[in-house]
Amino acid sequence: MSEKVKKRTLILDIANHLEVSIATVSLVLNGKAKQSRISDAVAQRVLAYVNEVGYKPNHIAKSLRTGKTHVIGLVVEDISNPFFATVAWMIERQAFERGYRIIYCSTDNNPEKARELLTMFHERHVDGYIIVPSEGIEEEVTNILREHTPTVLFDRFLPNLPTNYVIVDGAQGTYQATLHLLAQGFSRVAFVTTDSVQTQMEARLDGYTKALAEQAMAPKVRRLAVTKDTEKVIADIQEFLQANPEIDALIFSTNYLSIYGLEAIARLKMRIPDDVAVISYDDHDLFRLYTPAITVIAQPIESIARNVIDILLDELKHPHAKDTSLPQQILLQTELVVRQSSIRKKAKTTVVRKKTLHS
Amino acid sequence: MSEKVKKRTLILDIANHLEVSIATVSLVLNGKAKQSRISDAVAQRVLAYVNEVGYKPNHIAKSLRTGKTHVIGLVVEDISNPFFATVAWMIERQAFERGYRIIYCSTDNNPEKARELLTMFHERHVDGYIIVPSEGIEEEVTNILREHTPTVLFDRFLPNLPTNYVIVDGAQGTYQATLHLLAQGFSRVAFVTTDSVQTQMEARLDGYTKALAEQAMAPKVRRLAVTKDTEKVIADIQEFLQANPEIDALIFSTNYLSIYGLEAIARLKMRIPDDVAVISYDDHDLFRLYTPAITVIAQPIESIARNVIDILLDELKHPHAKDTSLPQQILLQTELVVRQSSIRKKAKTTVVRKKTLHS
DNA sequence: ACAATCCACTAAAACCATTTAGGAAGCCTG
DNA sequence: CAGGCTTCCTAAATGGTTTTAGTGGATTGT
Repeated sequence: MSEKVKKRTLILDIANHLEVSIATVSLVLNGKAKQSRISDAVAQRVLAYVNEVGYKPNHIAKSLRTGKTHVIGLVVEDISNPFFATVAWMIERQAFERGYRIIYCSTDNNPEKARELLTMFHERHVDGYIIVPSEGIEEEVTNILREHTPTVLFDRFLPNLPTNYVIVDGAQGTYQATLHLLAQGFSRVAFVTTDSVQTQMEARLDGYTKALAEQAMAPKVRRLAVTKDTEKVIADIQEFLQANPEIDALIFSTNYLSIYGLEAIARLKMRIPDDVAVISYDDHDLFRLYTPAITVIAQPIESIARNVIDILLDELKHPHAKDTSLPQQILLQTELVVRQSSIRKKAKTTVVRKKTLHS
Repeated sequence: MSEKVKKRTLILDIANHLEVSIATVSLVLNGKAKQSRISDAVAQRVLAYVNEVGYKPNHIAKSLRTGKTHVIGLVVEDISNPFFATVAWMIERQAFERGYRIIYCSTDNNPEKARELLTMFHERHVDGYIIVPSEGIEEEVTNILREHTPTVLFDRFLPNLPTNYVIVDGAQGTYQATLHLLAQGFSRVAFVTTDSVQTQMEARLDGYTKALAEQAMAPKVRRLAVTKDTEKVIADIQEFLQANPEIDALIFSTNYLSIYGLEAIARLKMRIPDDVAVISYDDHDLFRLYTPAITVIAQPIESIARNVIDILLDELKHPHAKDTSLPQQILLQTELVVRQSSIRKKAKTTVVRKKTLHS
C-alpha cells in the first residue's frame, strides 16, 4: 500500500537540504558561482552534496528552459554502407566527448524520407545538423539555414546554397585512377556510375572523362539506375560488359556498384585483371580481401569526420552572427591504393595469353 | 532593427485565435475530445485551424509534462558490424513507423562504456531499452528493471536476470555445421572463437563440441583474445594453423573472426576448401562474393529485429504491472547456407592431391 | 419548484529546471 | 548617521504542454 516510491532527486531537494535557494544550487551547478558572487563556502557545500547524492539535472526541463538539447541530427544516405557507418561512428565519438549526442537516420537517397527526417529533427529541437543531402531537399535546408541552426553537409553539397561542407576531390581521384590504368597498358577504360546528378557523382565522372580527353580517347560511360533490385543492377553490368567486349578496364563510381560489378564479372567467368581490370571509388573490407585484391580510390574518412565535427562544434560554441562569417567549404584529397586488380601481369606476355583466352 | 522574429506557433496562439481555452485545444489534439465531451463542432474547428497553420506541439514541453520521450535507447556491441547494423536498421524502421525514435551507440564490448551509455540513456529519459549486453553490466540492467522501463536484450542475455530477450540457437547452428563438415569427409574440424564467456559464444562452442563428442572425436578449440589489433589476431590464426597441420576444416564463431581467418589462410597460401574448409557463424557480404564462396551459419536477422521491436512496443503500449507478467524469452533458429568453402571437391581424388601438396 | 444530472468547457496546477532583477545585511565614507 | 557600495543570495518569471478538478448554466426527475 504505502509503496515507497523512490522519486528522482530534484534541485529543490538539494536546496531544501542545504537550506539555500534553488537559484543558488542552479548557479553553482552551471559554473556561474563566481559571476553571481556565490561565496566559495556555499559553492563547495553545494558541490559536495550534489556529488554525494549523485544529483543530475533533468535534461528535459533544462532543454525546455534553455532551448538547447545537446543533440545533433545526422542524416546520411545509408548507414549500412561502411563509408557512412565509419564516418558516423567517428563523428559520434568526437561529439560524445564534447557532450553532444548524435541521432542518426538514413534517407536511402529518398528525398521524401530526407524531408521527413529533417522535420523530425526540427521538431526534436536538435542543436545542429550534419547532412548528406539527397537531391531535392534544397528547400528544407534553406529553412534550417534561415533559423541559423549550425549545419554541415558532407560527401556532397547543394551548389546554390551557401552552406558549410566537407567534400572529397573525386574528380582528382578518378583522374588519377584513369591515368594509372592507362599507364598499366589498359586502353579501353570504361566508367560505371549511377544515374544520379549529385555533385560528388558528377565530379567522379568528370575526372575520368578529363583524363581520357587529354589522351584524345573516347570515354565509355554506363549510367545505371540506382535501385533496390540487386539482381537488376548485376544483370545490367553483365549486359554492359557483353555488349562492349573491347573494354579491358572498369572504374566503378561507388563501392556498392563495385561489389555488384565483381559479382557480374564472376558470373561471366571473366578474370581480373586478365580479362578486365577493376578500380573502385571508395574502399571496402571486401576489396582488401578479394582475390585479386581490388585497387581503390580511398577517401580520407577520418579527415572527413574530423573536419565535419570541428566545424559544427565550433559554430555551436560561437553562434556566428547571422551572415558575418562565410561558410567553411573544405575539399579533401583521395588516395589511390593500388592492389592487384589494376596491375597488368607480366607485361606483353599476358596480353598475348589474354588474346588466346578470348579466341 | 525591428527584425521580425518568426516565433514558433504555440498552443496558446491556437487557443487565442479560436477563442477557446488551451485545455480544449490540447484535449482535441490528444484525441480526448470525446471523453472530455468537447463538441464535434469545436473539435473540428480546432483540427482545421491546427492543420492550416501547421502547428506541432513542442516535443520537449510534452516530454517534461508526460515523462515520455518516445525515444528508445539501443546499445549494440559494434554498429559497424553488418549484423548489428542490419538489425539496428530494421528496428529503427519499425519503431519510426510507430512514432518512436532510436538513439544508438556502440559499446565495443567495453563494460565501462556500456555503463556510461546506459546512464546517459537514463538521463535522457528514454522510454525503453534494447541492449546487447556486454559482460559486467548486470547491475545497471538491474537498475533499469527496477524502474520498470521496458527492456529487451538480444543476441545474448544475462543468465541471472529475468529479462525479455531474443536470441539465436547458436548451439544448434554450430552442431549442424560440424555434422555437415564431417559428412563432407572432413575429419579434423577445429573451432576458432573468442575468449569471451558470453552466453552466445559459449552456445556456439557447445554445439561444436557436442557434435564431435557424439562421434567420439576430440575437439580442437582455439580461443583468441578479442583485440583492436587486427594484425595480432591474423597472426594468431596463422600460428594456430601452422601448429596444427592436421586440421582440415575450420569453424569461426563470428563473422569478423572469419574475415581475419580468410586473411590468415590467404597469407599462408592455403587453399579453400582443398587445404582447409571454412564455415563462418554469421553471414557477411564478403562471404557471398569471396572465391570460393564461404559457407555460413546464417542468423535470422529480420526475425530478430521483428521480435525485439514487437516485444518492446507491446510493453510500451501496455505497461505491465510490476511482476505480474513473465519475461518473454525467444529462441530463433539458424540456417546453414552451404557454399563452396565447405564442399569437398571430387571426393577421394582431391584427398590424394591434397596430401601431395602437403608433402 | 427544487435537487440532481448533464453538458461543454476552462482555470490552474504540475512537470523541473534557468536566469534576471532585486533585496537584506554589513561596511564604509564624509 | 544618511546615503552609497558590496557581498551574497533569493523570489519569481519563464519555457510549452497535459490533465485534473471544477464551473455555470441548461435540462431532467419527482
